[in-house]
Amino acid sequence: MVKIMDELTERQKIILTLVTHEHINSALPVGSKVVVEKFNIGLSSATVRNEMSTLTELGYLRQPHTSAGRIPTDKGYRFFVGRLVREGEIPLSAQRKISHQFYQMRNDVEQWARLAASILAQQSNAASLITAPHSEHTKLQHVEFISTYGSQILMVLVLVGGELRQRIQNLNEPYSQERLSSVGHLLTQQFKGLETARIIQKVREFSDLELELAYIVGEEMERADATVSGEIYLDGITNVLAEPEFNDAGDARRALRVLEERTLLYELFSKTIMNNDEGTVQVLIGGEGTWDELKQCSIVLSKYGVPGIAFGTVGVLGPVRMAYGKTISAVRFMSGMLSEMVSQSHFEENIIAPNEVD
Amino acid sequence: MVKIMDELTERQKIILTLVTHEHINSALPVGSKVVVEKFNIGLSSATVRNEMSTLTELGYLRQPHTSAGRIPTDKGYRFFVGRLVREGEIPLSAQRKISHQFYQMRNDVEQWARLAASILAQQSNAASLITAPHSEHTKLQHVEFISTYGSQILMVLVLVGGELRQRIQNLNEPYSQERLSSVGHLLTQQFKGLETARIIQKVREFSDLELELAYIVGEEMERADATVSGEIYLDGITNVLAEPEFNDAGDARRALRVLEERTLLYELFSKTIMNNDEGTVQVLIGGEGTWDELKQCSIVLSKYGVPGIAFGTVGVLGPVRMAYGKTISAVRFMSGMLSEMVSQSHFEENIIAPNEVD
DNA sequence: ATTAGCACTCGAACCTTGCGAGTGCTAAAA
DNA sequence: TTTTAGCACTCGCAAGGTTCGAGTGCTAAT
Repeated sequence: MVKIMDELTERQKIILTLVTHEHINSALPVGSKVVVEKFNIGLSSATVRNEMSTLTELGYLRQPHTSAGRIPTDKGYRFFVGRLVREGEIPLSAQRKISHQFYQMRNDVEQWARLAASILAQQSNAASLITAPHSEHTKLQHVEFISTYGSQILMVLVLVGGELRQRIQNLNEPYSQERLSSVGHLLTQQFKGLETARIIQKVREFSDLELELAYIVGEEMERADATVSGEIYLDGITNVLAEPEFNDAGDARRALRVLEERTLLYELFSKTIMNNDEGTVQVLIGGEGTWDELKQCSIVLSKYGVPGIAFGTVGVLGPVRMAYGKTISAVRFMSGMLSEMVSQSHFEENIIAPNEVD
Repeated sequence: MVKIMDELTERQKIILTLVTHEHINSALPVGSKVVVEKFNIGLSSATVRNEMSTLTELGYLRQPHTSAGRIPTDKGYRFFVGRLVREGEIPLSAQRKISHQFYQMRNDVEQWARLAASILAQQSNAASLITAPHSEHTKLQHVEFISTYGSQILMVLVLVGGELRQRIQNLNEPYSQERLSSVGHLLTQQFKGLETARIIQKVREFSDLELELAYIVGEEMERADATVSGEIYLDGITNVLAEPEFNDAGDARRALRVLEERTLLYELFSKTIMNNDEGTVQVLIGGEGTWDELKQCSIVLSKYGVPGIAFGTVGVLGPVRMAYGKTISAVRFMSGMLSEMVSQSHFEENIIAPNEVD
C-alpha cells in the first residue's frame, strides 16, 4: 500500500516533476541538459539522463524519437497532477472583482453561466464548459396556464430551485384565462412540493380540464427528470486552436467535436462527476483510456451546487499539456463561486453585496 | 445601367462560371486546360486562356502565383452567386421528413432551433447559426409572481409571441403567494397587450407592493426590448475545420472566433438582415470589405418569422469557396420552415401533422 | 554512486534539382 | 477579325541529399 508511493525515489519524483513542468511551459521535449541548467539541481546531466532513462522504463516518460528529449506520458501527467498541491491561485483582488461581477447579475442563471464560462476560459486559456444548475429530483413549485391564441395555451412550470419549463399545448376547445388560472391555482396547491412520481399518482383524482392539464404537468415533470443536466455553455473554443498540438486541422477537429457532441459531454458529466461531492476537482487525462475522442485532451471538472437544491458542472477542456495548477485552481474557485450563487439565490433574504458583509 | 451586365461577353460569363464551379469542387486553382477538357466547350485552351486573362484584368479572377491556374476573386464569386438561380434544392422527400421532425417538436422553440441548426449544418456541410425568434416591439401577455423563499420572489413574464423572461427579485418583506398572485392578476389585466412605453407610463398609477412589482415589470420589459435577438444556436463548427482553407490553425481560429464573438454576430444580423424581408436570402462574401474577421469566410443569411409576431435569423458560415447553390437552397428552406413553425405555434387551433393536410 | 567524455542516432532545416502545370506571346489559319 | 497551334518561360512543388545539433546511451575514470 504505502510502498506504491515509493516506486519512485524522491530524486526521480523531482526530476519527473521538473520535466513535466518544463514541457508544459515550452511545449517541447525536455532534455537532460535543460533540466540541469534551468533548475540548479546539484547533479550532472549524465545522472539526470540515467534517471530519465529509468522513468522512461517505468512508463512515466517517453521519447517522441531517439534523438529528442523526453515528454511525460499520461501516467507521468497523472503523477504530476497528483503531487500538485495548490498553485496558481487567482489573486484575491481578482477573486473579489469576479465575485462582484456575479453579484451584479444575481437574478439570472443564464448570465451566471455565461460569465463563469467566459472568466474560466480566460483564466485557463482553454475551452470552458458550464452546465446550468439542475435538480436531480425535481419538485414542483408552481404551475401556470396562459391562454395564447384560440384553444392554444402556454404552460409554465416553476420547479423548486427556480428552473423554468415551458410548453405550448393545444386543447380541444378554448377556455377563458380565468378558468385556466383557477386550474393553475388548484394544481399548484395540490402538487406543490411533490416529486414527479407523486404527481403522476394524483393525476387520476381529477377530471375534465383539470385532468387534461394535470396530465401534461405530469408529462412535463417526467421530461424534466429525464433531462440529465441544464443547458451547456461553452466559451474559449478558439483558445484550444491556439495550442501547438492542435496545429493539425484533423486533431483540432477531433478535439472540438467533443464539445459539439453533447451526448458525449453528458456521459462524461454523469460518469465522472455526478457521483462526487460538489467542490471536488477531477482531472481526466488523455481520455483515461475510456474516451478515444479525448486522447489528446485533458479535462478538469468539478460539480457545484447545493444538496437538495440543484447541481451543475463546471469544467475546462485543453490539451494534455495543460497548466494544471492554474486550471485546477480556477475550476475550484469557479465551482465555489457558482455554489455560492445557487445557495444565495435560494436562501438569502436580502440583497447584500459581498463587500458590504466583508 | 443595362450596360453593366455587358461588362462581360456571354462567353466570358460562361467561362467565369465554369472556373468558379470547378474551383468550388476541387479547391484548387483552375487552368485553361481543365476548363476545356472537363466541360466540352467548343474552344481551344488558348482562347480560354485569353478570356481568363481578360477576366483577371477585370478583377473577376486571380492567380495565386504565376504558374498556377486561376481562382475567383470575391467579385468573381459575387457574379457567380448572382447568376445562380435554383440549384441543389433539398429533395422533396427529405423536405417532408424534415418537416415532420419539426412538427413532432412543435411545442418547444429551443428544440426547433437546435434541430434547424443541426439539419442546416449537415446540409451545407458548414457551420450553421440560428437565432430563436424574438419580437421587436415587445408586448406583454401575462405576468406572474411566485414566492420562492422568504421575501424572495420569481417573476415570470410571458410576452406576446411566447417568449419567456424570468427574474429573481428580493422584496423588502415577505408576502403570501395569494397576495402575489392577485397582484399578478391585476397587472396582467392592466398591462396585457401593451408595449413597454405604455406600461412604464402606467406604473405610477399603483402604490405599495403593486407599485414595486409594476416597476420591475417595466424594467424587465425594457431589457426585453434592448435584447437584439434571441439565443444563438450553433452547430457544425467542426465542419469548417475540415475545409482545406482552414488547415492553418491561425486562419481556423480567426474564422471560429467570429462564432464565439456574439457581439459581431449581432452586428451582422442587425446590419444585413433585419432591414430585409423574411425569406430573402442574403449572401455576404469574404466579409464584403466591412468585416475583416470574415475575409476568408462567406455567410449565407436569411430572416424568418411572422410580421407582428417575432423574427429570427438563420444562417450558414463557411469558406468563401462554398457550395452556394446548395447552401442558399438549404437556408431558404430552413427559413421557410421556421417561419411556418412560428406561424403555426401562434395561430393554429389544432395539431395537424403536415402529411394529414397534404 | 556520480560524472566526464565520446560515439552514435535521427529529426529538422536547408539546398538543389527536375518536373510539369500553366501562362503569355506570336505567327499562322480560319 | 477571331481563333488556334506552337513554344519559350515562369515558378511552385516534391524528391533527394546534406548539414547541423540536440540528445542519448555507454564506458571508463573519479
